[in-house]
Amino acid sequence: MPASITTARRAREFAAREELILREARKFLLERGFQGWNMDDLAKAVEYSKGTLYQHFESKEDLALAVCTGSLQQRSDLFEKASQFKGGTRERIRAICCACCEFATAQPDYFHADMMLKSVSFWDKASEERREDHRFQASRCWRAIQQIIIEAQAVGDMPRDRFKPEEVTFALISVTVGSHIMAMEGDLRVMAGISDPLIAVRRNGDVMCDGFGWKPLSFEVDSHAIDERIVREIFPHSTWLKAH
Amino acid sequence: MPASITTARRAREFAAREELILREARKFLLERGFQGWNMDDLAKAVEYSKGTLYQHFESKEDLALAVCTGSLQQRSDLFEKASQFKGGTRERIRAICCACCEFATAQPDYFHADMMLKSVSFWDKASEERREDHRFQASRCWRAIQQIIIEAQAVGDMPRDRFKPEEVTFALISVTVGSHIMAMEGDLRVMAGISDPLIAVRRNGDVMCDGFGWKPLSFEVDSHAIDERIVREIFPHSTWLKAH
DNA sequence: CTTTCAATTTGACCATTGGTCAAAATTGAG
DNA sequence: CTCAATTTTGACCAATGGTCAAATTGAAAG
Repeated sequence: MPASITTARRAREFAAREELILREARKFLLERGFQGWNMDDLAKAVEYSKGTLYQHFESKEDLALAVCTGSLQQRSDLFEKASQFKGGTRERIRAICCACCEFATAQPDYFHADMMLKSVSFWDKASEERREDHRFQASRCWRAIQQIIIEAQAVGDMPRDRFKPEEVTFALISVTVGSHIMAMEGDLRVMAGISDPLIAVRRNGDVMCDGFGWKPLSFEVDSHAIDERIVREIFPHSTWLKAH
Repeated sequence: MPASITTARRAREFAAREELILREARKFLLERGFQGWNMDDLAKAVEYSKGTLYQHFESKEDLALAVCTGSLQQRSDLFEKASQFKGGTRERIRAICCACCEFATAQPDYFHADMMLKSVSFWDKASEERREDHRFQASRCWRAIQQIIIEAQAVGDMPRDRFKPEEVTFALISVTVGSHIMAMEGDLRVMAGISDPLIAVRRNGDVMCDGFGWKPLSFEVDSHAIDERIVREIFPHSTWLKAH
């Protein structure tokens, strides 16, 4: 009897259902925050019982982590695409900043959700497998950036005597994430007089790179023209780059 | 009859009890995260009934926000103290970075808690009064930094043609907070080869200031010597500044 | 077609916990 | 001491994350 055929179909169905659950959970999580929905609502939304949800995810936290990891994977994909941009090292790191903007447009509330993961009690309640997935996706983002920095130092675009590549990578990730979080906050945006948060994110990235002495410095080039080329070549469907 | 005397005493007792509750709640929140404790535990810990807790705070979220605002107030105090440091503008902004380190040492898990506040469903559940308190304390931090930047541009330490003061302030807050959050994360710290997170925070702040062309640039001075003077003069009891 | 049996799905049920409120306890003036 | 006003209490409620015995499904065998 073709038990293996049945098994294969089952596996497919199982995976499809997991996708469905993740899709609905993502909506809930991003729209309402972790506390703003419950597993009964979700079960109703996907038209399966609660028990079935728990066959896929061992806790609500586990599910939320899986949702976040899905988003992070999308982010990593964009980063890797951006790191392939044809141009100087400084243009490629700018492409990474543009990837951030592209991602922020697609998933504007990702960072709120991601910050929640850092709570002491949260991470513990997810399965080790899902935590490992998340770490892996995070490391992809890290490597996409690190790679460009190593090259920048190798070709002499950035001084190599003062900073190790990983210190630069750490700084760029910090400023990018920090800018996103801060730009999300209404009050701060008002105080900072920020009309377009994504411009502020790219500007902060630029200033940081300037601080590392990464040539050509931001005021020596036409950043907007570079953005236009990046968007044209790798994010053709993007909507976030405003006219000059 | 001296009703007013009784009233005054009552008010004092009420305030003292609120302090007690906040103190215990702070321990719980920072050690275990928002989900890691419940109101019954807290009631037991402060030796009052749950009902009494709810006379002070309208929800668990309201209480958690009050705890965070208390920490933020301490942060603002340190910032304002640092901004008074006698020295050039660049030294004073360095003093602010040292204030960050001082604060991070005293309340290492503050940012985890603060990030939680940004959840959609969280902020809504706190009272308007407490939200206003939080906004006020946040604005004190903002002003302490902004003030130094305005002066830096006025005295010519920083070019004034490329950036508005509030853009610089926003960038510095972003990089500081971002660095803290990232440095807290174990995996990232390993990848970045960071042994002392607080050094990384100060370094990132320095690089950002360099990027803004803020004179004297970080590699033109002896940062460690400056840190030592800052610590000696305004944080004499600090423990975080390692020997060179 | 019917029976059988393993695998899957279900939702009633449980334990925990944030929040409420009527009753009990305390306070202080007369 | 009495009595009314205020404060404190903890039993109780509703919501919800999580479980598991029972029901359902579906494929293979007869």
